[in-house]
Amino acid sequence: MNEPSRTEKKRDDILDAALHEFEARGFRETSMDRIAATAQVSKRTVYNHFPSKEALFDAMAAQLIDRVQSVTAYRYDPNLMVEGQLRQIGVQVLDMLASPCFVTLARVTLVEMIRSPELARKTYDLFRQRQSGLASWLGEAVTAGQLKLDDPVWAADQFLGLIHSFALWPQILGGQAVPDAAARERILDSAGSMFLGRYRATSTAL
Amino acid sequence: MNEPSRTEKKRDDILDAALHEFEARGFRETSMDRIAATAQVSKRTVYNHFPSKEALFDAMAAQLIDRVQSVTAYRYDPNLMVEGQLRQIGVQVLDMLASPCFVTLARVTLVEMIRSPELARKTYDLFRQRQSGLASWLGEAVTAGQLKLDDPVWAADQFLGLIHSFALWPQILGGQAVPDAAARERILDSAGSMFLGRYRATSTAL
DNA sequence: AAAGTAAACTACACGGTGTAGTATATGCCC
DNA sequence: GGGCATATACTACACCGTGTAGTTTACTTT
Repeated sequence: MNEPSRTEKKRDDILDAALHEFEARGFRETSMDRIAATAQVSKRTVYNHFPSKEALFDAMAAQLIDRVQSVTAYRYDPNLMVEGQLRQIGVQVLDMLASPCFVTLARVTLVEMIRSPELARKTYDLFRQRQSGLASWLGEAVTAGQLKLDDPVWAADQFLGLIHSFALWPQILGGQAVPDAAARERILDSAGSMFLGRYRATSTAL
Repeated sequence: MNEPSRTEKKRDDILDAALHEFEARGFRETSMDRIAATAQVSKRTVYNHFPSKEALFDAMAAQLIDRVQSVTAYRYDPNLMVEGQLRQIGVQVLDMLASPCFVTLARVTLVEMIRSPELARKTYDLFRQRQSGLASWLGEAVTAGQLKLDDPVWAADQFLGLIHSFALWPQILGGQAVPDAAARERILDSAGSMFLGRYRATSTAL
């Protein structure tokens, strides 16, 4: 469509540079001079676009959150097997956890937890959305008689916990690589079978 | 034994003040002047004990890690029920996660992840120790014919994940309170039943 | 196409502030 | 008295944010 003006390009360059610098060094350790240099832009231009370091950081974080946003509402489909649907949800979770934007956001957020509690809250909300979407799916599956459990929110946390143990914290804390296809299969299989082994409605129960 | 000399007491005061300041503000936002003031000690005294801010931070972190260290080796006892033993392990995990030292260490570590990857690694090691202790217990239980699973390390991560979902990340990221007795019961019950539902050796299998 | 114009950009200097770490002069306790 | 403590002042430096003079770019007008 309308190709980006020079000004918009500079703005994007600045945001991009800020992203890398903040991720690599954290807020306080990153200087505006350095961001300007990385973006190949004069410091004055940075300040023409963003009134302060704070504002730049916030704009960068908002952009990241925006990119990470994705569908978190799942509809229960009575015509499909519960295993397949749950697995599909797991796939979406893994996709989000594996996206570079998400990993970067998680790093930046964790590190600035103290300085910017509001940002920490927003990122945490991304998790909660996912969790409550899953919880309502679980509720529908219970209503449909496919699952047997009392507390969908609790169960959702359990399922996600079984995934995060392998596909979130090792990457964030341990610096491990995002799981490859084989690892993803294994994560999905093990989480699914454990979860359904506990909560699948049996013909005998009820 | 020998009661602490005045010098040692000052040293402890400084470490204690550093702990609180670093936890509340992070490394860069904390000034040596402020630490000295909080410890009710002159700045020169701080520098007499610790050659630099870095050294003070490291000493503080080392002290924290030291305090958090605890038993992570579990022996399988053939005379006891597997449920009870697993639950006992869960209790120890929850105790560690609930200790103020641990929560502080986790916060400080996350916040300084970038600046001090070495600390991140050490803290992560605390988890790995716990995990491998549990893994070897699981291996023994498998040998004893009480559990049926292929990969004890993987299963240990699953069990711990089922606990961390409720008793670690909500406290660190969401600012929630450490679980009370009732919540602990529920966490242990739900983790235990899900885990054993999947991995308990049945008479039919094998 | 040439000239004009407004907005954005650059380069650079500078004020102000925060703070790590040092130096000095003085006091207090074993 | 000697080692440790305090208080305070000082140095050195990094860095945020601003001001400004001059240049580039894009677009309009003639």
